Amino acid sequence: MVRKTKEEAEITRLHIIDAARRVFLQCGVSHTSLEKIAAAAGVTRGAVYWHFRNKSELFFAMREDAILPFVDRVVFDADDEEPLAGIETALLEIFRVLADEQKTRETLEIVSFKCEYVDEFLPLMGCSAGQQAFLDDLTRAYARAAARGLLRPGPTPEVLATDTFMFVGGLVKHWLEGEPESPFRQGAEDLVRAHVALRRA
Amino acid sequence: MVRKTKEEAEITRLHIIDAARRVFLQCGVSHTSLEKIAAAAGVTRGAVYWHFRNKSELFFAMREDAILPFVDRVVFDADDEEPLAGIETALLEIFRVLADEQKTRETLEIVSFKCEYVDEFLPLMGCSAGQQAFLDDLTRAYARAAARGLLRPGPTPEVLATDTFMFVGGLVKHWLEGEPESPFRQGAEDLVRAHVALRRA
DNA sequence: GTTTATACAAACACGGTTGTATGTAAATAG
DNA sequence: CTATTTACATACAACCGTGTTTGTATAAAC
Repeated sequence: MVRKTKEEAEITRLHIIDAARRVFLQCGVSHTSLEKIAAAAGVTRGAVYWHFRNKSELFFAMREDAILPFVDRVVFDADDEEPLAGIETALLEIFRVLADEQKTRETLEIVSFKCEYVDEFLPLMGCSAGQQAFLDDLTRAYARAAARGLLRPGPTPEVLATDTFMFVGGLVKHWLEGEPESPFRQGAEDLVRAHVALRRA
Repeated sequence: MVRKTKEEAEITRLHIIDAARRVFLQCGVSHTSLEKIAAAAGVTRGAVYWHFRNKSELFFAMREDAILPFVDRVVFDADDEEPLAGIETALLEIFRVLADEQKTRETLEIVSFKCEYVDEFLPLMGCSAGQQAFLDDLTRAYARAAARGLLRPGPTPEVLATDTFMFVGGLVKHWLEGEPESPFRQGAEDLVRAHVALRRA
């Protein structure tokens, strides 16, 4: 076996992560053996165990590889003139990423439907950190809109943000579980716009 | 071993289903062996294999045991005077059942977070049948409300129903993944009421 | 009252998966 | 240029978990 340079080794590592994502998506995390992943990556289990301590560590690496860039994408610009437009843009961006970026979509599919949250996976159920930050951003954006008098009277910014948070959670879930031609995928943008419009004064 | 009467055998079957639910919830479906379930039920694998062909069949039995009664619970009464109140009642009923009925809650937790949708489990991802019926019921209820002029002008009943559908999907998910003292659990009823109120004319 | 089917327990055979240990050629350090 | 570490491949040992088979006491059928 030819010993690889550091750069080649890093490429091998990424190939293993890519292969893991493909096999996880098809077989589910639990029913995926490291042998399957190695074969899909064109290496042996030796390579996998060299780069990762076990399947869990590989799973976490795969997850961070796609999820971390994702949360950075969805930003709420603090445009005080049009906070509602900012919310709309942020939400639309979520579904644009889902539609355009295969890696992110597949990873979300895996963490949503192809893995079991027990033992070491339990703490990342609901991705506590990221989700809470998202909800907080939403709340602040609605508060800015309320301060500008752009909202319908009635619900507080907190309640509006939570309602939107649930809406997004449900839509992402149904978006992911649907086929590409699913109505929830086709109509996601319109739904987002209607959702935000319902809050306008 | 003493041969059991039919009634005793049926009790054994239910004990196995109960044990399966407990172990599935703790270990995840994939990491649950039939030996674990048998031990938790106080029997051997022989009894499990007598009542069920394999783990999949046991899983489906457990699921139907709790999910079927659940969907029957959430009904939209066709009260044409107050269709929005009917929607609100139906939604509140969902979270009442989640809070009050352990078996249903645990089963939903399992199908949401403790199982992987691959192979034979793939078709029941999203429970296509039940979900679509729920969405249809919602749409009809909003259509009745629209006919009575009870809705804010703007979105169609279809869009409103889909928005509510996503809201419920997200809230159920976050409700389940939260601790008992989670704000999403405590505030679920208020969120439902605020959600419906946002649609009132 | 026999016979038969039932409701399991116990034993068996088998493959799959894991982690580790060992081998090794080439890259890198000195 | 030599020594050492790297980046794997290969081989090994151990353990589950599964499905099936066999055994058996008893309930139910006739």
